[in-house]
Amino acid sequence: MLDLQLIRTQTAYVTEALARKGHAVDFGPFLEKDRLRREAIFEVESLKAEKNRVSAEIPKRKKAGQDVTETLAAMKRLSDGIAEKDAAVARMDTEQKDFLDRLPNLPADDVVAGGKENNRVVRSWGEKPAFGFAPKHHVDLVESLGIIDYARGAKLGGSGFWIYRGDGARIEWALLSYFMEEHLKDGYEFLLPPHILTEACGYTAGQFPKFKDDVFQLRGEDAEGGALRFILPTAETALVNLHRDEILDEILLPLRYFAYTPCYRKEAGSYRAEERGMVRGHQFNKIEMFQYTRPEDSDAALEELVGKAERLMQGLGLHHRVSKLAAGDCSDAMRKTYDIEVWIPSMDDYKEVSSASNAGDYQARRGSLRFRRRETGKPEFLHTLNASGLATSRILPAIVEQFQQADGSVVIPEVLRKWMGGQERLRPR
RNA sequence: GGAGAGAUGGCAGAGUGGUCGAAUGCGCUCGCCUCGAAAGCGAGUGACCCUGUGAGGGGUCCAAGGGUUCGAAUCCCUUUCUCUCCGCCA
Repeated sequence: MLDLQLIRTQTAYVTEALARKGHAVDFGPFLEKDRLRREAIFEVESLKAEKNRVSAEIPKRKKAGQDVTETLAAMKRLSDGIAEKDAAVARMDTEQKDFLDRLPNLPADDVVAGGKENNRVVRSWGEKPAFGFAPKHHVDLVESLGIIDYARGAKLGGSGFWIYRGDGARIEWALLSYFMEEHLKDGYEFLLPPHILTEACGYTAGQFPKFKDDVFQLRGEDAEGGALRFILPTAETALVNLHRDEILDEILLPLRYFAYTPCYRKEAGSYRAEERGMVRGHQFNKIEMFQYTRPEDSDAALEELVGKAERLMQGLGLHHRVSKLAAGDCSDAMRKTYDIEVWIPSMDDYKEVSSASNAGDYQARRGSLRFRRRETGKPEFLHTLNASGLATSRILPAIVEQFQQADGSVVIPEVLRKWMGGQERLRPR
């Protein structure tokens, strides 16, 4: 949700910023409707003021023994008029909200216009491994190692699902344990939220109404009262709603959280042959970091989050790079996003393992997430930030591919070994 | 799943048709007092919207939505959530 006041007073700036994100918006008709709306509010509120005045008179005059029949009739007419105008205002409000709901966030001033093609690599860590042999695809590796069962995964869940088995399940869990431990060291609070969320959660996150069809929805008996519920596509959707409709004390800020959840996504129509394997599934594990900050602290917080995600990758020793996304490639709710991408040799490409974003006050406005500034005593909107730290589904393929040996074995990253019973390698069966 | 009770301001808790955004207590803020603190005393203390340069003025909000009424925290309906009891269960 954008600030209506900003749209009114800095229309040109907002228009330019949205254009960078690829949205051509003409606010002319909107602002005219907004003017009419405010006129209508003024009218109906004047009538209500009149009603309240007379309403307070009635009991006094009754007590004084005066006849109020005439007044009651006049009040009836006044009330009918108010009801009519109220309905008109409500219609205008709804129309305005629908329009505002669909506007994406404004990109930060240092975020360049355009789509994916304008993303810029800001740093790179490590190097592409040089194999002295023909490297294998991770699908072949994990099958020969016996750590992922694709066929039976599809049997159970359909296409896009797999099963981690044995050391595969163990290394997956080791990754999560490693991430968890690092976040705890940094003082982040660990949360395990519900995986089924109400529609309001999707709205606050900025994912609804636009992306309702991209999540697995529960309807009918599973959804209380017939209302929509859905299985979360990322823990961000849960974490951003933690403080919905709250006014936090400024001294609590910043609030730093992390959560583990599987993420469930339809990924309809996104299957591509080159993404065979575990690079894109309907379910994957992820640890998500989240921060609630004061507006003036969110830029630094974003750098902190990216830095944390990078350190996790460095700990694993995986070659990766960090890209700053162009405006059009950021999610609707975000004003600035960095992606961390890991090198997948078989794809000859880098694939996202973490996305760190600053939503500014966009989500905060939608969910009424506020804090009370001590200096002024007034509530203000918080800034929200989220970053994967990390998603595992592309890390396991990266590990087996980047660390594969000529004999088909895979060297386990040092940091994971304590959760792997001290094993140094995964060997083909 | 069945039966019942409930949802009021930061918290506790009054209020069953009009003068109630809402008693009272606690908390918090400021002042007095004090070397300082506590106690005591006094004053203040919600959010949102419209309007206004400002001071201010007006409106809305007592879980949510709808209804009755000139008028609803209060009466009626629906939904959600919480608690108690029974049943079932990982």
